Amino acid sequence: MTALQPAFRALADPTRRDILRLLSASDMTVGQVAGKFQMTRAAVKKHLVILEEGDLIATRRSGRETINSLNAQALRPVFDWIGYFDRFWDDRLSDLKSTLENGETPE
Amino acid sequence: MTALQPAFRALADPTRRDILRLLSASDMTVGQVAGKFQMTRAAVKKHLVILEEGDLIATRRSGRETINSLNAQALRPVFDWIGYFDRFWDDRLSDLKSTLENGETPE
DNA sequence: TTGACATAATACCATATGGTATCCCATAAA
DNA sequence: TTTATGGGATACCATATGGTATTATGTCAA
Repeated sequence: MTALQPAFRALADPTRRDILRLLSASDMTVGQVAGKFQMTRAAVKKHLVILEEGDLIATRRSGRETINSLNAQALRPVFDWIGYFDRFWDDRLSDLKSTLENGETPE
Repeated sequence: MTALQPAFRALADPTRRDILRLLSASDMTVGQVAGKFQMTRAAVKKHLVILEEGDLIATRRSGRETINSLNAQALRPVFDWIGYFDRFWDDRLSDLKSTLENGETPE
């Protein structure tokens, strides 16, 4: 069972979504991430913990630094959950997606 | 500017996500939705208000009933926001999506 | 070894959140 | 015209959330 809740929870805060965008460009230490925001490093750290709980980022220690990296894979279940509703906002991508999910071949 | 925040906020609660699923099957009155959960009608009503603030549902009055209906269109910006990261979890759908977004033709 | 520094951990605070209970209003039905 | 019923509004409560300040810890460098 993919635990959707921690991921959805993590995505609910705009600062955390911004952090994910940052990390999509490059891995960053806690200090580097904190440098991008006005709030204290402690506050940013809390956000990083919540992102980690949602499995949206991974951390590794390098000496006295902690490097945060994006784990985009964990966004997949969220993407799919929302994708369930794509049948209600029909467009070409949606049609293609359904086709692929049914194992059919696009014309 | 598409206000993502109210939608992301609305999606952060599991009860609200369940409500969206329910409404994807059929429109429902407040009482009908409340009948699907253990909590009080007032609690469900609060969730419906938050979903409305996220523009994820629409309501219309019919006599003394209020009918709630899904507005899946509002999920589109959320889907797209997450879709930005699809380049990091490569699979065939992802590749196709990129191709389409670039206006190219799938092979 | 000692000092500086990147983090982590903790305590604390104000506000948001998810829930209940209660009361009120409008409308359908007797 | 009552009465019951679907729904909205309000007050209240416990806990979660997003933030600060402060203290402690491990590691790099002089």
